Amino acid sequence: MELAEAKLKFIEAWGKLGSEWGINRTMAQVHALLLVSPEALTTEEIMETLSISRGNANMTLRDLMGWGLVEKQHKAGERKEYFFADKDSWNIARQVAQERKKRELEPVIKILNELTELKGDDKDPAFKTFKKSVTDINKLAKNVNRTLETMLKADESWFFGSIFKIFK
Amino acid sequence: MELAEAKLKFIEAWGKLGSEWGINRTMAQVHALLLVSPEALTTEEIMETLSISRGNANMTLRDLMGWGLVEKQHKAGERKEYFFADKDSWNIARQVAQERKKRELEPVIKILNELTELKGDDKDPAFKTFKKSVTDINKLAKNVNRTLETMLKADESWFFGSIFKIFK
DNA sequence: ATAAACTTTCAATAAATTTTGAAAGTTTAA
DNA sequence: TTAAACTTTCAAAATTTATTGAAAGTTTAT
Repeated sequence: MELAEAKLKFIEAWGKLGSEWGINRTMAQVHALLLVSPEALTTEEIMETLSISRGNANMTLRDLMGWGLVEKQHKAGERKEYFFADKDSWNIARQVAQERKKRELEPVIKILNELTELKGDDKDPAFKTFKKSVTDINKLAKNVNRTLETMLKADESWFFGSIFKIFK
Repeated sequence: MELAEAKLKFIEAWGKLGSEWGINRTMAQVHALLLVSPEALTTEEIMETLSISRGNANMTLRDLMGWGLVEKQHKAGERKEYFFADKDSWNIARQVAQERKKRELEPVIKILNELTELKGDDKDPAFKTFKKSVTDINKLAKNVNRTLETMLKADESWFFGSIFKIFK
């Protein structure tokens, strides 16, 4: 296999994984492209490599910056903006976990907290079932939230090292 | 707030969370409905409550059974099929983790393994960057995989208990 | 001030995904 | 058998989401 072919496979695989997990395919592909690029790339280069429009490239890059996965770079004497991705996969994981926790998990926990407080007749099976499901899922969601919070603070070796110590 | 209203909120929140994580909204909603129902429900009841078509209800229920989240129940003397959801949220989380690991994570790990083996010129920055990103992400993916595997075997109290011991 | 170089916006369009519903299929009872 | 009760299928339609590209906006150099 050639490097060029391997890069394409990587971009494709990353794009697919992204779309399966609710991250837009193009966004994951642009990220993958920047991950395997030693140099920062211009919007132009990204557009051409992935055959996407200027508008799409621009918006996707802004999103990626919003997720903290990609940064702008300015080269001295040039007007063009260059983009590069953090290559440390542990940082990537933390960044993604942090954003999704904030954007998706926390709003749900807020609703679950409200729903947990609903008062009703404990003899009513409908109420009891509702209460149990909501309370249980709320607990689970909070545990997940705590785990993510810890992950955000931890560094990789400590995190995985510690986890696997208890599983040895 | 009324129980009925609370149920709707729960179904809505669960549906939104699902769609943000690549699980079809209707599937998450049907699951939510079954979670808060003390009795098993018929396709008919699900269709009416969520205002979805027969075909959609049928396919969604099959999917949910495929994920191991919902089961059929037959009532003596009745032709109709009833459906109910496992109410134990830890089981739900394990089930979902197991399926997504198998369906989405494992195929990517397979590709990453292949790409890791690519030989090339270590002096070529393009090759070096590719190698580093792919190898690192591969390691991370494998760690995630191992963590999920452990989760699948563990029971809730042991899992979260152990995790938080090391974070105390 | 003007123009060139570059970036951003967003309405229109295209693509992907989800849903429908009627027809076909299956099972059970008589 | 036959028919009623129920489930499944899937092509077409609807909906949602992503993408385009040209126009508007911005910045820099002269």
